Amino acid sequence: MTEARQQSTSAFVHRGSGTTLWRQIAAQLEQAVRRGDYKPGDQLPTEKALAEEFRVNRHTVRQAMNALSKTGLVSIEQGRGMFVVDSALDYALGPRTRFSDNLQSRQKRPGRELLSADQRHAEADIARALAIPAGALVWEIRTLNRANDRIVGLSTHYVAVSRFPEFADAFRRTLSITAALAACGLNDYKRKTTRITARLAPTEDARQLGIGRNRPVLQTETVNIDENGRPVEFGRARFVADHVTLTIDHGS
Amino acid sequence: MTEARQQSTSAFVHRGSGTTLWRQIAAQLEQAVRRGDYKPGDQLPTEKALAEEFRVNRHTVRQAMNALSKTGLVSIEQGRGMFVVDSALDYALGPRTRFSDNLQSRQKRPGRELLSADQRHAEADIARALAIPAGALVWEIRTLNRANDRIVGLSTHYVAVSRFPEFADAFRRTLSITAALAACGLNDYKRKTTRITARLAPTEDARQLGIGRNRPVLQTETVNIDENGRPVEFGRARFVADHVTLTIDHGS
DNA sequence: CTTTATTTGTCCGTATGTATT
DNA sequence: GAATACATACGGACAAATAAA
Repeated sequence: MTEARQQSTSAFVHRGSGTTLWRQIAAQLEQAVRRGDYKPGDQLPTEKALAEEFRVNRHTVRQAMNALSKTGLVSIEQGRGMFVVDSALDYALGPRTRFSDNLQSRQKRPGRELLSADQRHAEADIARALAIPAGALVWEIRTLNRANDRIVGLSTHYVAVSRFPEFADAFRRTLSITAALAACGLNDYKRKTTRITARLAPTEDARQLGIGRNRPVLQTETVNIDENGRPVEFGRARFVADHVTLTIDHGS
Repeated sequence: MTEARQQSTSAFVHRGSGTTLWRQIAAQLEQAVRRGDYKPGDQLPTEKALAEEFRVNRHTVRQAMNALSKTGLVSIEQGRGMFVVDSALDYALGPRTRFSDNLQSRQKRPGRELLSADQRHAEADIARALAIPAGALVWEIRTLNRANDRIVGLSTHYVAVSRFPEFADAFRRTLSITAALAACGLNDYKRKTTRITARLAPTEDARQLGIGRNRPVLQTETVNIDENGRPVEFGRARFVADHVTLTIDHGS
């Protein structure tokens, strides 16, 4: 959106060159995107700005943009603007998928920032998921999760203090649920159930995720169990819906 | 509705705290519902009772309740009272789950309304999912889905015309994907993959779902395959996020 | 909550060049 | 060549959706 970037894309169209104006515009914008002048998720200049830049009518720009949106290169949202489509992060949901595995297998660099690690008294729903008495002490670990430096979600993990008294310290050192549980003597666990809902981002989440208050978030609630089937961890994650697709491979 | 339960919810609002009174009330009642103090179908205290409990004017309670009814958490019925709306529909995602099974196993009455059944040329993504050439003819079946008369979602199904020429007729008669495929000679199929995203309802979907344009929808894309692993059906469903929770049981 | 500004969507009309019949 | 249809390009006005104040 800087003028420098605008000028770097040779914003010239040639009338009577055999190619229609809107095709020339579409081709130049596509090139600009592929060259990286506009990165995934970036907002493109407005129709008005592009029309002035290319010295054409707004309708001509619209024709070019409609063509680009049909190929899936850009998305057009009324009232918001035009954006370079952002290939959403595929986040696999399976019995044995881990956060870091999920990203590394897709050549994304995972990043986890510890927001808080406190003891709390379990609410009814968390106690039920962990099969412990309501009000029992649990560790509440909140993290901010990134993929290639882009914020993709917030996670809150609950683990019973009585069973894993050193969990918070272990997580602080390792920043990994798997490693922290291992440090507490649990070598294997797997997902039992996952519940998925969507909602508009609560104000506090929106702030931390760096998104608008009226952008949707995908919320997952997972229960992890040990080899004896006993619940060991309850996790509630909120993903930026615009950046994440949950995928399930039903297998065999 | 017992007084004991009322008192267990800390019924305090703070004036001049930056948050409006009605938002505080709405938040506390929402928490009480999510915590299970009021269960689906329960009648909430009357406006008068809530106003006394929170020490605010009745109109302030009304504003809070109107907000909650807009989100679909409670329903307000003149002359009767205010009620917690039926629990969000749990929709199970598994290799062999069917729409009607899903609902009947939960004592919900499924309803399906055929919106359209046309032949179209497959877009790139649909063609890829069905493993057919782009542009090949497919049936596009669009339905509106209800549970106990409440609209829960919209579905769009795609099936190759070349392989199932009579599919649309069969679906018109049976209103069932399973039955229609059976009528075309396919006796068994199962889900291969599911992709889940969330977004704000597109205008047209919002109209048909009877929700606001800025309510979130959960979108699932599923590929169903036959016993030889060949894709037979591609489905894209949009659920009213406020009324539906997707659940996965990772099994064994 | 309402109001205001921004941005895209739709519709009206006009004109021009290029194929097709 | 004449008539027709179609795509392109421009200009303007208003509607609809969004976001911020």
